[in-house]
Formats: sequence, structure tokens, C-alpha cells
Amino acid sequence: MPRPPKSQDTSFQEELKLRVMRVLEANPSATQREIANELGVSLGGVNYCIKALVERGLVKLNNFAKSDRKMGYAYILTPDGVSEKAKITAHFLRRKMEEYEKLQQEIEQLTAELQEIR
Amino acid sequence: MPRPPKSQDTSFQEELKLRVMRVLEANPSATQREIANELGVSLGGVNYCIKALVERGLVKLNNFAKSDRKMGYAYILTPDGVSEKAKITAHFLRRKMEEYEKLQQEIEQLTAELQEIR
DNA sequence: AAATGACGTTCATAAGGTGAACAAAATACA
DNA sequence: TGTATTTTGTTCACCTTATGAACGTCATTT
Repeated sequence: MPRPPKSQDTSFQEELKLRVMRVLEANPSATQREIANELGVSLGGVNYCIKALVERGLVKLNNFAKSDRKMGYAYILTPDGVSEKAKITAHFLRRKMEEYEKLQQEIEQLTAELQEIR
Repeated sequence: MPRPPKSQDTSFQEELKLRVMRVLEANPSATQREIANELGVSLGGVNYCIKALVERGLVKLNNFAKSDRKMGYAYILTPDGVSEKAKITAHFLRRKMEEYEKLQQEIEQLTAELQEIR
């Protein structure tokens, strides 16, 4: 995802942002590769997304447990991140419900078309 | 749509094919520009699509009424075209219903997520 | 016949996600 | 501690694909 989006956030980017935040909330020590794999998107895409989240202060890179052996890095959702996630979630719910109705209509139409033939 | 698709038909192409066939069936004298405008896609895309349909024998370019003044060109769905359209329609119905269920689940999840916050 | 307009056709372009290659950091091993 | 190895983040050239302006062709008009 090399090219900074010139226009508004595309729906793909919007959705990716939400899905990445979900994964991070559930598992802050997830790797970018793991996230990409789990979400079925490219590594570059996840990297671009997380970078944007960090830049906006919605996600923070914490390194804890310095004294321990384990690598203590984790992407933590900030309070702003949590509330932003809620906002996006609500926004998505609205959008998905619209799609839902559209689909319902389309299904009715397709069904009708198939009936006409016989 | 200059580049012939190397891989399988993408869902966009598949759907465009069906929607173009629908328009042609309803109005065989429709212009490529009119179709593009009505479907909200590019002229090049429609051109590429129709070309493919003609090549597969699903659409035929008829010029009738030669003696008359009017330009008598029309894209007519062949019998093969009609049955292919039915096939694609059925295929789409299945796909759309799957999407429908996916959406339903997603909506439930989004709703649940929003409940958790309060 | 020339001009006009509408049509189909082409193609250089832009958008945007991809993943291999690279850099940096962390861990393991001596 | 120093070095090798592995893991992780970062970059960027590439590929796919839809776009629409520009062009060629043909019918209609003047």
C-alpha cells in the first residue's frame, strides 16, 4: 500500500482499519504478518494501516517487561483508539444494514427473473 | 478494460456481463454509452464486455430496416445468450444469498460489539 | 461533397493492493 | 560480550484492472 490515498478513505481501507483494531484489541502482541494472514490481506497493507493508526494516536507501541526474556512489544489501543473503534463500528453497522436491504431487493429481483423463464 | 483478464472472470466482470445482458434484453437498441451510463461503469468496460458476448455467440449484432432512414443496429440476445443469462442469474442468486447470510452474521457481531461498550 | 453528429474502438493512464526484498531489532548461541 | 540466526517492520517496483479522452468510421444533414 505504497501510495498514500489521495481521495477519501476507500471502503477497503476503512474496513481494514476496523478489523486491524479488533485483532489488536484481542491480541496486542500480534505480529503484522499474523494480522495480515488472519485477515487475508497483504503485509504491506497492514503495515500501512497500523502506521496510520499510530500516527493518529489510536494505537501505541509499548515495550514492557524489559527485564524478561520475551520480546515485550505490543500494539495497544489507546483510549482514543477504543472510542474511535466504537465510532467506526457504529458507522459500519449502518452501512452494512443498508447493504443488507440492497441485497434483499436484489435477491428478490433475481428470484423473479428466474421465475419468468419457466 | 483493455487488458484481457488472465485469470478467471472477476466478480466485477461477471456481474457486468449479466447487467449488460439485462439491459440489452430490455432495450436491444441501447448504445454502449447509454449502457455505460445507466450501469454507472466506463464506456471501455461495456465495450470490452459486449465484444466478449458477441465473440461467444451470446449476443448478435443485427442491422435491420436497411431501407428505412433510421440506423437499424441492435444488440440481440441469441438463444444461447438467453439461456446463459439464466445460468448466470441462478449462479448470482446463490452467491447473493451467501453474501446475505454473511452480512446478517456481521451485523449481529457489530451490534454485539456496540452493546459491550456500555 | 463537405460538415456534423453519433457511434464503436483503442490505449495511455491512474488507482491501489501485493509480496519479495531489504533493514532493523531481538533472540540464541558461543 | 560478540556474532550468527531468526523474527519483525518497512519499502517499493510490480501487476491487475477500471477509466475516459482521443480517434476512426459511418450515417445523416446542409
